Amino acid sequence: MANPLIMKFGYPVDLTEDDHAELERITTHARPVGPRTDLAREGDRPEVVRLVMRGLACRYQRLSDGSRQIVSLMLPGDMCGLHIVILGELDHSIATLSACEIVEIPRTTIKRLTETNPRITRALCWSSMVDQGILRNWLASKGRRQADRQLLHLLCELLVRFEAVGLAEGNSFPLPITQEEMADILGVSTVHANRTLQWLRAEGLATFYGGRITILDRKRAWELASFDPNYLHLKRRS
Amino acid sequence: MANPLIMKFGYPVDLTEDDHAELERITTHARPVGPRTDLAREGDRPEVVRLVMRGLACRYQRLSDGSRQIVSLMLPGDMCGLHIVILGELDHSIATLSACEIVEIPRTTIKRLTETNPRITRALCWSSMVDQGILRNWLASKGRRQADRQLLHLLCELLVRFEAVGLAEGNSFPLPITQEEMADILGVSTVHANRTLQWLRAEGLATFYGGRITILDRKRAWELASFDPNYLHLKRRS
DNA sequence: CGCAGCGTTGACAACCTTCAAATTTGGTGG
DNA sequence: CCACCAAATTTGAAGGTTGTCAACGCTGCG
Repeated sequence: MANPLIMKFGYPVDLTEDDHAELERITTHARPVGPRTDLAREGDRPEVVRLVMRGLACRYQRLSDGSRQIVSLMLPGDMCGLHIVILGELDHSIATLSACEIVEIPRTTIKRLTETNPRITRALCWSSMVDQGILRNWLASKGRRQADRQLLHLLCELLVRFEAVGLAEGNSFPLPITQEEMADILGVSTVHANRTLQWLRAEGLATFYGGRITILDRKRAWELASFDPNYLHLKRRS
Repeated sequence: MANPLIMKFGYPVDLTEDDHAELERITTHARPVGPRTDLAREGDRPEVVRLVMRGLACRYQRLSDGSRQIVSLMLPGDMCGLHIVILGELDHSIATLSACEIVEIPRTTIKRLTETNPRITRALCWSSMVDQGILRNWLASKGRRQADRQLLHLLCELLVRFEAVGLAEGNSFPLPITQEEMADILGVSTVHANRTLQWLRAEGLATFYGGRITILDRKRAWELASFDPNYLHLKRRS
């Protein structure tokens, strides 16, 4: 089975055989974690970087009124918390959505890598910058699109990101979440998330069934969402 | 006059005298740039990191319908584009809002710093992570707060950030932007931005006059906005 | 069977946008 | 100093989008 981290890091850098071996070694001891389980909470001072190898996880913030906003989705190959190396308290929480397999990388390992392996260091940096780009894009989407286009844009993004780690099948990818969680991603109410999903179906753009998204009309979806994958920076270096 | 970059980098690390001299040297040749001027556009492949020494700048994204979302504000001491070192094309634009003084740091300088000075490297990394935290916070704010609380939260954040670089005066700080630009930050219409600002005034929370924000009732503002400055990571290391 | 979680629906209210127009502000030239 | 103009702010009214509340149905599971 392909290693999502190695696939992902192949985009920004040309990994050597040794790099492959190194990354393979780091990712061997994945720990299973049940669905909807907090991996770290706001205020924690975690000592490890967490890497998703299987399943879907997220970062979220809870506001004082109890509402929740999911601020990023972590697919296989995504990691959270390079910032753990730098900062003190976590300013958001991290949780699984589906059942996951998680690797916990001690900060010492990260330290060693950054001191000895420039290619992997570069990939780590790249990954953090891509996360930042996604965040900017979500913010712009939330700020300037209505919920239906925002949802469509999100699905376009996820299809591309799943493809990048070899986990898309045709125009479909796994998204084992409830509509309530979808609402927390979009920053809308559960009721409105439901109606927005119905619009997707009615328009024949995509379906959400059995924890899977299938994009039915990719071309029209891209157009309607004015989706431009540039911000994912997945072009291999020429 | 205090150097905002040195003030800012003093938070995450204990800079040595040599570090001060190094940063001072880097920031001497600031270039004046007029207000509302693009420094870089989406799709560019910039070769420099830009640092704001005076004035206010921003990053923004323009959507296909022409609407604009400002996705971050750059105060003195803030820089844009560490990701320039890593990635190819810029996925957003960068522009001044007010008249600014900008330092352009060649990538070779950044490269040298990261290879030779671990404290400054750490500060650069920290700065990037804080930016990411702010982005997450803006997203959560946009997703889960109504416009009035979102505005209030933004002003609380800016007051703290201006204080951190020694540019706040009491409970006020410069914000030389139009209401249209404010609307692009909040992701609302100009009309609604105006009405939201009026609410601020009517509630006696803050004023926006002559390009300056004054927070009149800081305690109540923090409470109403449920503001927690933790995500700015400005606590000095103990 | 009964329960709990999830998805769906309708009605209504709140929030926000749009459009158009009026008013104020700030800068420029006479 | 004043007239003038452009830009920015403010206002009202109408309509679209989204939230809230409450109810109902479906599904899977003990």
